[in-house]
Amino acid sequence: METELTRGEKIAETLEQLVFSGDYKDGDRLDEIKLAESFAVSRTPIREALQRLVLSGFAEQIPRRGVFVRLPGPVDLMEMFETMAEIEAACGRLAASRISDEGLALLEATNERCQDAIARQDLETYYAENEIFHQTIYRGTANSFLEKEARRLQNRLKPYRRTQLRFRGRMPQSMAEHELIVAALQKGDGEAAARALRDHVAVQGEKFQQLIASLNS
Amino acid sequence: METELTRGEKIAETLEQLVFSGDYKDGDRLDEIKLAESFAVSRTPIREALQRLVLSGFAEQIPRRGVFVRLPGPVDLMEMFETMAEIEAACGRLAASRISDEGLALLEATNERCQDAIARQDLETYYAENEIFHQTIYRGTANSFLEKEARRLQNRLKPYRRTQLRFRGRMPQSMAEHELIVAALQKGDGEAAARALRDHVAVQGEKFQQLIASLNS
DNA sequence: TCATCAATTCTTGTATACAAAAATCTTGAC
DNA sequence: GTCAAGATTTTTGTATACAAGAATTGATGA
Repeated sequence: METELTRGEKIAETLEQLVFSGDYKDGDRLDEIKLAESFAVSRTPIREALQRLVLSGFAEQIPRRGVFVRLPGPVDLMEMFETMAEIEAACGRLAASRISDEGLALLEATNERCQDAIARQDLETYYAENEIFHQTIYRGTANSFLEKEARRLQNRLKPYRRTQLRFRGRMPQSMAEHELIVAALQKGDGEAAARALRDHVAVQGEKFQQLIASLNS
Repeated sequence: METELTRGEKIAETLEQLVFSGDYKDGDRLDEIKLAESFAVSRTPIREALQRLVLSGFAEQIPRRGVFVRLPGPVDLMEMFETMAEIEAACGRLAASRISDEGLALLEATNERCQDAIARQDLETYYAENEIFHQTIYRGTANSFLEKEARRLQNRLKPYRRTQLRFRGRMPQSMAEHELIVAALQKGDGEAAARALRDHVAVQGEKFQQLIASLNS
């Protein structure tokens, strides 16, 4: 575990947060000099951070012009959620035959904490436990590469998943789906787990309008 | 289509090639100064290129120590191929109901050129057409995000796929599998396409030993 | 002979300087 | 008043300079 972070990495993380949290609009240029001033560093670590943003897909670089924030539009989001759904399905398929008893136990425990959080209207805890639930399935694939890819996408979609789960009635339904997923994994039924996870993550029906609506806020 | 490449990007590509082609061993340190000399540039664009390598997973950076090439071992490769198999399966599932007639025609044409290449023992063409075959399926998903992710992984695995296809009897079998995939796509049978693609890409049975063997060369 | 620790050298990370391309402003013609 | 072309300013991309941490070397003592 290398907790050591070089300054450029720290700046990159902070910048990601800034882009996430809507401090920038789509198309905004990320001015190296202004950023350098506001972070009180030279342009060098700023440029390093900008490169990271570009390579993670949060921004776009146009040579000799600068880097511009690139927020996903409705179509991009649909595509990303669809991809996430397929990757989660794949994780479920593999995890069904590989997840450990400890993993299954953790899933159940996490689900209980999710339920409690719903009862208490504790959104933050709910989000956190929900994330753990899915990460436990990624881990269950016993494929660290796939696990890392899944976490990468999960992280990328995090801000949008939050807005989705806010909608009325979504959380109890989501919990019911979790139960279905766990049941499939317990039975070792890969196809069922894949289907349950795909449906759980997919943006379909009403969720679509809600997602679009949340973009205009 | 921005064909404009900044020098750092060009150097990054070249460096990837060098790491690919076995000019470096696992764990080798990528010396900024030596690289700068050999490319006849300053350390700045070299450092930019090294960052790209790190973020693409070809190298690992240890703060204040340098960046070291990180070649995947047998386990990493198995995990990456398994992930690729699942992603290709997902592409097949989606493409089955979305691929255009042009896409299907392109698949058949590409397969024919593949066959011809086998007959002529023209490995280079075979590899190239094989790549196009898969990319056509990615495109067929009508999901540009998934398409990009698939191409990224395909690119990452390219050097290892080549060594695999060299083995005796592999090319004709691979072609038969291509036919199966096209048939499923034509029927619009998503599940069949997914299964066919998963089996086609997966490293199983004999292929496993061959892959391991090719690593020690 | 081996281990340890200080001095030195090397390497990375950051700041600054400079060159070239892009953007902006100014001026002039119509 | 508008447009175009040249001059000026900005901004990016690259080179160089410098500071601090890591590696290495060598001297000293057991």
